[in-house]
Parts: sequence; C-alpha cells; structure tokens
Amino acid sequence: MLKGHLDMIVLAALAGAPAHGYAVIQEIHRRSGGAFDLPEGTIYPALQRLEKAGLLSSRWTTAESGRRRRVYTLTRRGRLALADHRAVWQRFIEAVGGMFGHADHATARTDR
Amino acid sequence: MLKGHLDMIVLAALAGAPAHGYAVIQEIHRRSGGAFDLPEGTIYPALQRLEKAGLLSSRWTTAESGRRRRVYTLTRRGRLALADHRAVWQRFIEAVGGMFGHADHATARTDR
DNA sequence: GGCTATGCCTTGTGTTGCGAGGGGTCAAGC
DNA sequence: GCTTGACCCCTCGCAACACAAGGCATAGCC
Repeated sequence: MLKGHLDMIVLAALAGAPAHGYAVIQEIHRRSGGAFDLPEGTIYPALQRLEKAGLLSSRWTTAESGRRRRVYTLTRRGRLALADHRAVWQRFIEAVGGMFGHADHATARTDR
Repeated sequence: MLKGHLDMIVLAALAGAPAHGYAVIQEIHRRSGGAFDLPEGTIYPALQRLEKAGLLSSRWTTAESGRRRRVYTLTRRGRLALADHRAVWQRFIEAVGGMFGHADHATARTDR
C-alpha cells in the first residue's frame, strides 16, 4: 500500500522530535489519524535502512522504567531527504489527480 | 514509485474509452502531465494481470493501418474496482497529509 | 499462571515495477 | 540501401520491499 513511501513517512514522524522504534509506530498511527498501523516487521528494518543511508542516527538510552531504547534522530541529510521526498510526493499526487481529473473527452459534448 | 497504485492508474486511463496497450501508455503520459512515462515492460504485464482478475476484457482488432491491436475495455467489476481504489487513494493521501500536517508539538509554543 | 503492553530483533516470502531482450511493420531521412 | 524512429505485441529475470511470523526480554495486572 505504501510501497516506496515508507521512508518519507518514517522521516516525517521523526521530524518533530527524536524517538525510538516503538514510539515511531505510535506516532505514525496518531498522525495518520489511525490509518497507518505499521507492524514492527516493517518499521524496524526501515529504521536500520535509513540509518545505513545516513538519514538517521541512533543512540541507546535507558528510560526511567529501566528499559533500553534505541532512539533515532533525523540527520541533516535526513531533513534534506524528507523535503525532497515531500516535493516528489506532491508532484506524484498531482499526476495521479490528473488521471482522474477529466472523466474523458470522448463521451463529453463535442458540439462546437 | 507507484508501487501498488499502478492498477488504479491503468484502470483510470481506460475509464474514458477502451484502448490498446500502447495507447494506454500514451494516455497515462498525457493525463499525468508528462509525469508518468511507463515502459512497456510495466504496462503489458499489468494489463494481463487486470484481465486475469476480471477487471478488464480484451479483443483483437485491426486498425485501418492494418496493425493488429489488442484493445482492453473496463468491465463492470473493473469500474467498481476503480471506484474502490480511488476511495482508498483518497484516504491514503489524507493520511500522508496528516503526517506533514502539524510540524510537531514539541518545539511549538507550549504556553497555556 | 496467563495476559497485555512495552521494547528490540531477524528470516522468509510474495508481490511487483521495470530493465532488457525479442518479435514485427512502416515511413522518413541520409 | 541502410538506419532511425514511431508504432505495436510479448516474455524473462532481477531487485526492492512491506510484512507476516517468530523469537527474546521486562513489567504490571488479574
């Protein structure tokens, strides 16, 4: 469904503030109005991929609860990539919109 | 890029009038404002997939130029599927929009 | 003891867009 | 005559990737 757009979504979720994987899932769920409910098997590999690409950086932290968390932060390149993805996305939805835009031009009134 | 949305795009291209594969490519290119320039290796398998799924039907025709063409027509189920895809798409872009919607809420004014 | 929530991870699989290649016709240009 | 490009059909194989499934661990509640 969100093939190819996952990176953008994850980056967007981290644009506000750094967060750990589990929190990213919740943030995405929240911001999307409940539309996106990504499983861990989707998000964790994505975070690793983005870090390897230099768009995210991570560090281990320990919450007051004693839990170990890997917190991801958007890098400079990550922010640039996000802006980039966003522009591409904009053009994409406009193009798709164009596909619907005009029902047709064959059945329409051809008079004058 | 358009992973998962190809079907919708192809169906939309055929919503106006039946067309053969090559024409579908051109129609998509035209309606998308030049944004989509799909290669044959993408569109032909897609058309076959959609026909096998019962969303399209095809018949061979011969143009006045003598060329053999396989013309695809949207079936009843195809129209329903298109409307369906469109609704999903609408919800999808709204969800993505929500991801950007609010920059954040941490750096924003937290006063009162 | 069992269940749920939190938190991390990997492996395997199915889908799918698309590059590369292979048919063939016809017109225009060198 | 030969090449280039538009038109028109097709198939094979690769790579990317979302995600299901499974595994491990801690903590709180019933």
